[in-house]
Order: sequence, then structure tokens, then C-alpha cells
Amino acid sequence: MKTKDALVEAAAELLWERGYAATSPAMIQKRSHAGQGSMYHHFSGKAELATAAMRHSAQQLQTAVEAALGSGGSAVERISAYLDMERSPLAGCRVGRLVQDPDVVADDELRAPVAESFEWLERRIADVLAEGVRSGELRQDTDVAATAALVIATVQGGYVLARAQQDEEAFRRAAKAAKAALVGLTV
Amino acid sequence: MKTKDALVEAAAELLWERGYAATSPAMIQKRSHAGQGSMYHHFSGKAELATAAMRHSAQQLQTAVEAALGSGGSAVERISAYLDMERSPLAGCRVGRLVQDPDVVADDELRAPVAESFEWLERRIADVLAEGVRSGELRQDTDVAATAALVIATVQGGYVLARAQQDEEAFRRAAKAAKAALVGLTV
DNA sequence: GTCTATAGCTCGATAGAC
DNA sequence: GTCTATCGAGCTATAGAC
Repeated sequence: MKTKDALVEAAAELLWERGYAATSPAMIQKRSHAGQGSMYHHFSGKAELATAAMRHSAQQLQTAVEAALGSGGSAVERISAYLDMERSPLAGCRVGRLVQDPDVVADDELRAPVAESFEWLERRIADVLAEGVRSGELRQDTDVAATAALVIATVQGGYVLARAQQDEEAFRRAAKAAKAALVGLTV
Repeated sequence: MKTKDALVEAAAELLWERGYAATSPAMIQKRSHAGQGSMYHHFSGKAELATAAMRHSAQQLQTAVEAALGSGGSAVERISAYLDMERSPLAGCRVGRLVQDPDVVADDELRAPVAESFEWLERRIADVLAEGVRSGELRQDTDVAATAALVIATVQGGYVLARAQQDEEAFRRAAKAAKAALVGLTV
């Protein structure tokens, strides 16, 4: 169970750095120090290994997000903690970047882990916001679903801005304005 | 000058649909009904043709954005018009999607058109917001640069959400919350 | 379970005829 | 300016020895 893990780990890294289409089995094998035979023994091919790697990355991300959202405090504080999570804006989102990959979007099996990850995230953030509305922290007329989408879009779009200009500050600017917008929703 | 334009047009479409790394010269030739020889006569190779196609797409986008921002009305109305521009969220942004491509980010020549496009957009939107502050429509303490980044990130991130879930509504939810946030900045 | 060898294909680019 | 032929490399996958 050691070589298999190394393959998944290496595949996850490469999917993050290069996406699915631009990552070859040979690259994964080289980085994980596994041979051709090992890879095709543990997985049926590139797609199955990539799916396992995506689920691995999504799980890691989910744990980190849960830690940020689960910290005590008000809804605004918890969402702000999510926006301020430790990130490398220039590296991009290990899950979100896959959404641009033509091969991933074309194949429902490959897209499933990504879609599930975003669905979970959107619901999770919407729940925190709904708590804020219930407790009287946020306005009663707050559109919880729309605001959750805005928060996640800010992060995903912040990655795009940072990568386009090769400047981490672009991400932080977007996050700062999103936090200000959240404060504007408080009673 | 006809075959050359067809090559640029086809390349722009394919870059939008598939990105740079996953688009091959053969695909571009097929779609533009141009032969191998024609392509290498007009362009030094894939990279040069792609650069021309990117500038073509960026120009198209700039014209459309200018139309939305240039419509009369308050700053909030003009930015809202940008957020409500006619888009196909599932198709993604023809410029922003290139930011995820490993080959594009690795090469400054390829990245330049993308970076310039985003720099122009961020400045343009910041200018509109600054006018709103000056006219007394928006609060004096508005962080114009951060808000501009938030607006663009909302659009780019909205594309990611929509593609991840294959649902246009995800984009519209994010845009709706962004417009609400803008209203919250008015005096 | 892991290895090497190789299949069959497509990649991006070049050559040279016309 | 456009064509076809071809190069060397890398792609994903399979075969079969160990």
C-alpha cells in the first residue's frame, strides 16, 4: 500500500500544477519513483488514478476548510477565516483549476469529484451564513445561497487574478473587499 | 489575408474551448480549413498563432466590456451592467481560462496578452468606482482597488462554479450577491 | 507487484515540390 | 501561399518475463 499512495500523491501534485490533460502517466511515475508496471497494476489507467488523486485533494481541502469554518466566533468571522485561509494564490486551487480542463469537463466520472467538492463547500458556507441570519447577526433579507456563491467565487476568481498578473496581492484585494461586503450584511 | 484570419479565428475558438496545451496545430488547421503549410507560412508556430488569437479574443472582450461600462447611469448601474453582460457561464472566460494553462503561465510571451487584459479591466472598473466616489454616490472610504478586484473575481469565480456544477445559475447567484454588495457601498 | 519492451498514435515542426 | 511527406519525440496502453 506504499507505492499506490505515492502514485496518488504524485498525481495530485501534478494535477494541481498542470491539470489533467497536460499531465502524463510518465510524469506521475517519475515523481513517485514507480514504474510503468506498478501504475497499471494499481490503476486501470490515467483516468482512474486521476480520480483517486482528485478525491485525495478534495479531502485535504475539505479538512482545511472545516478547520477555518469551525473556529468559534460569529458567522462573519468564520467566513472571513475561510477567506484568509493560508493559500498560495499563484499556485491556484487544486480542485478549482480542474474545471478548466477539457478532458475533465467532458467526462462525468472525472468531473464528479470536483462537482461534489464544490457542492459541499457551497452548502457548508451557506449553512454558516444561515446561522448568522438566525442568530440575528446578519440581516433577515440576506440571500444566503447567493452570498455563499459570492464568497467561493471570490476565492476562485482571486486565484485567476493572482495568476494572470503573477501577483498575490490581487487575491488579497478581492478577499478584502469580500470581507467588507460581509460586514455590510450585518444588522 | 483571408486564410490568416481564419487561422486566428479558429485558434481563438479552440483556446476558449480547450486551452493552449490541449489545442494542437492539427485541430486549428482542420477547423480553419487551412493546411499545414499555410499555418507555418503565416506564423512561426503554435505559440505565435496562439498569441495572435489571444490578442484577438482580448480585443473582442474589451469592446464588449466597454459597451457595458460606457452605458449611462450611476457607477453601480454601470458595474451591474458589466456583471450582467451576456455570457455563457458554462463556456468559461475566453481570456481567464488561459491562466490555468501550465504552458501559458510558464512563458511570459504567452502570458502577456492575458496579463494586459486583466490589468486593463481592473483599472477600467476601478476608474468607474472612483467616479462614483467622487460624485458622492459611493462612500468616501470605499476601497476602489479592492472592490474592482472583487467584481472581476466574482465573474471569474462564477465561471468556475458554473462549470464545476454544470449549472449557469451558480454564476448568476454570485453576480446577484456582488450587485447587492455594491448597493451596500452607496451612501 | 514490478520490470522492460514495444505497440499504435499524435504531437509540433520541417522539407521541398508546385 | 499552399500542398504532401516525413521527422523525432512523447503519448497512453499492453505484453510478457521475473
